[in-house]
Amino acid sequence: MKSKQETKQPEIRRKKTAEERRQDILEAALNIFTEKGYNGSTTAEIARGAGVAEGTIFRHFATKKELLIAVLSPKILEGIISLDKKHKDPVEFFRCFMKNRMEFIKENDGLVRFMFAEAQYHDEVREALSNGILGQGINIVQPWFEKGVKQGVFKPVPFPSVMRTFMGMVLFYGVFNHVFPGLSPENTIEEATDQTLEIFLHGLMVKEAKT
Amino acid sequence: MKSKQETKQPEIRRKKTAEERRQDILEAALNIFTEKGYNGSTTAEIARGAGVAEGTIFRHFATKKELLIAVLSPKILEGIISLDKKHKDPVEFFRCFMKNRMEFIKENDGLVRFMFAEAQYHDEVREALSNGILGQGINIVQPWFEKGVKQGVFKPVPFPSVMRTFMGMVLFYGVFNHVFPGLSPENTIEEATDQTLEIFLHGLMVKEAKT
DNA sequence: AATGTAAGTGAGTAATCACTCATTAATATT
DNA sequence: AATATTAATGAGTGATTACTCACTTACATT
Repeated sequence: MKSKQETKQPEIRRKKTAEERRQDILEAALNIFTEKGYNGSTTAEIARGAGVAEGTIFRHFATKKELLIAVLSPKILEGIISLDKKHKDPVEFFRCFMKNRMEFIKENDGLVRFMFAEAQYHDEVREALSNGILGQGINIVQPWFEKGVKQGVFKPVPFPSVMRTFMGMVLFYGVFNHVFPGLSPENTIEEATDQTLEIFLHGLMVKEAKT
Repeated sequence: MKSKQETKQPEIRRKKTAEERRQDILEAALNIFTEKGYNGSTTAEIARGAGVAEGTIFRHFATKKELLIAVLSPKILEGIISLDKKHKDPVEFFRCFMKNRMEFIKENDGLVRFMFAEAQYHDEVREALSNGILGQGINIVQPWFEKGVKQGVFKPVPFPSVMRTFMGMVLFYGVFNHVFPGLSPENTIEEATDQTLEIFLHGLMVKEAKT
C-alpha cells in the first residue's frame, strides 16, 4: 500500500526558501490588490494566486494590512532613483525625468493607480507615498528647478505648484487611459511624453499671442 | 401594563416622504463611501448615518452596488454644466473653466477622489465617469480648443493630450493636497489656479529662453 | 370606523472574512 | 540515526457581511 505517500501531496513541500515563498506571496498580493483593491481582495485568493496555503501568508505577514505595506514599500521608491545620468541643464533634466517617469507609469500602470487609490483610505499608504515619492521627488526635482530659475530659463513659479502640475500631468497619464479608454487611440509613450512636455515647458498658447 | 406602546419605538415612524428618506440614505452613503471606500463601508453603518433601519436601505436600493451607482450618477454631471456665461475668446474660456473646475474640486474634494479611486475597480463607475465627465467635458472643451487653434492662439497639439494634461493638472489638485499635506501650505484656490493656468497656457519656461 | 396600501423595521441567515492552531513534513544539527 | 528546528498546511473559528422577511405602523380611501 502506498497510501500515505500518494494520498498526501507528493510534491508541494519545501523546494523554495522562505524568502522565495515570501516573494511569491508579495507578487500574488500585488496582482490581486491592483485588480480588486485592498478591501476587495481576500487572503484566500492571494494564497491561491501564490500557490500556498492561506496559513502560510500569516506566517510571513502578521496581518493583511502588513502585507499591503510590504507590497507597496519597495515599489514606492523603485524607479525613482534611476536618474543616474548627469544632466547638463535643467530643461534637459525635466525632459529626461518626465520621459523616465511616464515610461515607468506605463509599465507599472496598475500599481500606480492602486497606490493612489488606496492612499485615499489608508493613512499608512498615504504616509509611505508622501515620504517615499514626495521626499525623493523633491530631492531630485527641486534643485534642478531652482537652478533653472537662477539661470533665468524657468519662471519663478512656487515650487509646490510646479511639483503638483508636473505630477498631475504625468500620473494622470495612466489614469486617463484606464478610465477613458478609446481616447488617444494610438498614442505612443514618446508622443504622449513630447506633447505633455511641450505643454509643461511652453504652454498651450503660441508665443506670438502674448497679451 | 404599557408594554406594547413603550417597548416599541414611540416616535420614529413616518415623518418624511419616501423621497426624503432616499435622499437621507444617499447623503449618508456618500459621506461614508468617501471616507472609507466602497468595500470598506458597511450597509449597517450607512443605515446608522442615515438614521434608518438597515432594511430600509434595501427597500430603496436593491443592492449595495446599486446604492453606489445612485450616489455617483447625479454627482458626476453636477457642476459640469454650470458654464453658462458666454465667453468671448478661447483663452478667457480656459481661464474660467479651470477656475470653475478647481473650485468645484476644492469643495467636493472627497467625492472627486472617491470617484477616481473606485473607478479603478468598478466597471460601472468607470463607465459612468467616462460617459458623464468625458462626454460632457469634450463637448464643452473641444470646440473652444479648436476655435483657439483656428485663431492661431493655441498650438495644434492633439486634443486628447490637451484634455489629459488639463484634467491631470486640475484633478490632481485635490489628490495632491490630500496625499501630500503640508506642501503648498497657504495656497489659496486663486493662487493655485493662477499658477496652474500659467503653466498650462504659457509653460514653465520664460519666453526668451527659446531654443 | 374599517380597510387597504405603502413604508419602515430589526432580528435572523447564509455566506464570507481574516486569522489560528494542532498536525505534518522538510531540513539542519548532533 | 535520532533529534530539533523551521516551514507549511488546511480545517476550524468567531466576527462580520449583505441581504431577507414576517411583522408593525402611518397614512389614504371609503
